[in-house]
Amino acid sequence: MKPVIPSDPTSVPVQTEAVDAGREEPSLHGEILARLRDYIVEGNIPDGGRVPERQLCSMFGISRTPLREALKVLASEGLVDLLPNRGARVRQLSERELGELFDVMGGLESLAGRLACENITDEEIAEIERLHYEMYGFYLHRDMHGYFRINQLIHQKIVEASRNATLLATYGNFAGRIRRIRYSANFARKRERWGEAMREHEMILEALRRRAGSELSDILFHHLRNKRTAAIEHLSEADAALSSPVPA
Amino acid sequence: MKPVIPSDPTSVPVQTEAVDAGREEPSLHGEILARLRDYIVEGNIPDGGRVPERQLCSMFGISRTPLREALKVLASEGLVDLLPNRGARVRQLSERELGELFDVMGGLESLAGRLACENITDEEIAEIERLHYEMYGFYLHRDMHGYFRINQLIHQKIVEASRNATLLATYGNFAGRIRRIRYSANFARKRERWGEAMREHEMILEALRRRAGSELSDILFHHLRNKRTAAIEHLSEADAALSSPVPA
DNA sequence: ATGGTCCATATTGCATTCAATTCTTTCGGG
DNA sequence: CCCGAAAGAATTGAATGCAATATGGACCAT
Repeated sequence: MKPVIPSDPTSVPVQTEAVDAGREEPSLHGEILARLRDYIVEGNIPDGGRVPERQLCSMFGISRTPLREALKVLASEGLVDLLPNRGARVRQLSERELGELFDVMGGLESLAGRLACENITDEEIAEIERLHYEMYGFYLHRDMHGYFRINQLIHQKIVEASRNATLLATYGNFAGRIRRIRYSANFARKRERWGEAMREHEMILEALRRRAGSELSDILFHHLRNKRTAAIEHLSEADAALSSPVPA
Repeated sequence: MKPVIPSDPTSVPVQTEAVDAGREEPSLHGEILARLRDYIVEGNIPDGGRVPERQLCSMFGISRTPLREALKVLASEGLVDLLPNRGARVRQLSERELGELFDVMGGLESLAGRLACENITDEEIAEIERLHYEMYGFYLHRDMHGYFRINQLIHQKIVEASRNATLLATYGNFAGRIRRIRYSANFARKRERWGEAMREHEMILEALRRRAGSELSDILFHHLRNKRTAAIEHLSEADAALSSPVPA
C-alpha cells in the first residue's frame, strides 16, 4: 500500500471553473491574442499595413495555428481586416467609421453614466472628484498629456461604477479600436475646445453628485459628440495637410 | 478581334473590396463561423452543454482547424466559454449576466433612437408607423407570436435608421446572445406588462415622429429596462418551478 | 458497500504538412 | 524604353499528426 498523501496543503488545486466574474484564459492562444492586440493597438504596424504571420510567429516563438486563431478574433473585434488569400491588414478607419465608433462610445458612456448613478458609492464619487480636480490642475498648467491620462481614468471609473461587466468589456473593446488614432494633439489648435471639454466635465461631475441618471446620460453623449467632432476635424486637417503639403 | 464590351450595365462588377459598410468573408472559415453561430443560437445545444468538435467537423464536412477558429471567435463574442484543455461549452447566462445584457441592449437602442431622430426619413417613419399599427392589431388579437415578430422588426428598423453600421453590427451581436433565451412567453402571466409595453411603443412612435432624440433615447432605455425586469422575473419563476416542481 | 487509485480511452492544443492562390521577378515583344 | 505575360517564390487556407491533458471505468483497500 502506498498512502499517496495528497501532495501538500499549499498546492491545493484552485477552482478555475467557478470563476464567473471574469473568465481567465491561461492558454497560449489567449496570451497570444492579448499580446498581438496590444502590439497592434500600440501602433507597431502602420494603418492598412500587412500583418506578417510568419514574422510574428517567430517573434512570439509559436507556430501559425494559434496566431491565426488570434487574428480571426481580432478581425471579429474589428481591429484587422481579413482579405481572403491575402492575409490580414490592420483596419484603417474611414472618417465615417471613426465617427460611428465615437457615437457608439458615446452611447456606451451614456449608458454607463445612467447606470453609475444607480450604483455608484459615495467613495467612488469622492475618488472621481479627486481625479477631476487633478485633471483641472493639468488643464490650468496646459499639460495635455497629464490631462488626457486623468480624463481617460475618469471615464473608465464611470464605466466601472455602472457595475456591468458586459458593458465594461464592450467599452474596452471599442476604446481599443479608437486608441490607435492619436487624437492627443486635438487641442493643439483648438484651445476653446479644451475649455469647453473642461466645462462639460464640470457638468458630468455635478450630475453624478446628484445621481441624475438621465441628465448625466445626455451630458455624456454630447460630450462624446463634441469629442467626435474635434477628432474628425483634427483628422481631416491632418489629411488635408498630407495631401497638399505646400498649399499655394 | 473580339470587342470585349463591358458585359452590360446591369452586371457591373461589384467592388467587394471597397465595401466599408459590411465587410464580406467568402472564406470557408467565415461560412463555418456563421453556420456554427446559427446552430448554437438556435438552441441545438443545451445551455452549458459541450460543443463536440469532432462531431461538428464531420457534420460540416471540414477539419478541426477552421472549426476551432470559429469557436475562438464565438468565445470572444460571448456565445461559448472556452475551458482550457476541456473544450467549449455554450455559455449559460446567469441572471446577472442576462440583466447586464439587457441593459447594454437598452443603451444601444437608446443610442440608436437618438441617432435615428437625426437621420430618419419620412418614408422610414411611415414604414415604422405601418408596422406599429400592424403590431397593435396582433396585440388586440392577443397574437403573441405575431406581436413579437413585428416588435423585433420595429426595433431593428430604428437601429437601421441610426445610419451607423458599427452600431448595427454590435446590436446584432448582442441580440444573438439574448436570442437563446426564450422570453416569448413573457406575457403569458403578465398581461398588464403587455399593455404597458404597447403604451411604451406608442410613446416611441410619437417621439420618433417629433424627432425628439433625447426623449426617444430615454423612452427606449426604460422600455428595455422593463423588458429586462419582465424577462428576469419570468426566468426566476421558471427556475423556481424547476427546482421545486411540487410546492407544498 | 464505498471511496480512492490507476490505467485505457478520448479529446484538446499546437506544430507540421500540403495544396492553392497571390506576389515578384524576369523575359520577350512592341 | 515601356508594357505585358509567364514562371518561380512566397504566403495563405485547411488537413493531418503528435504530445499533453482530461475523462471514464475497472480494480483494490477500507
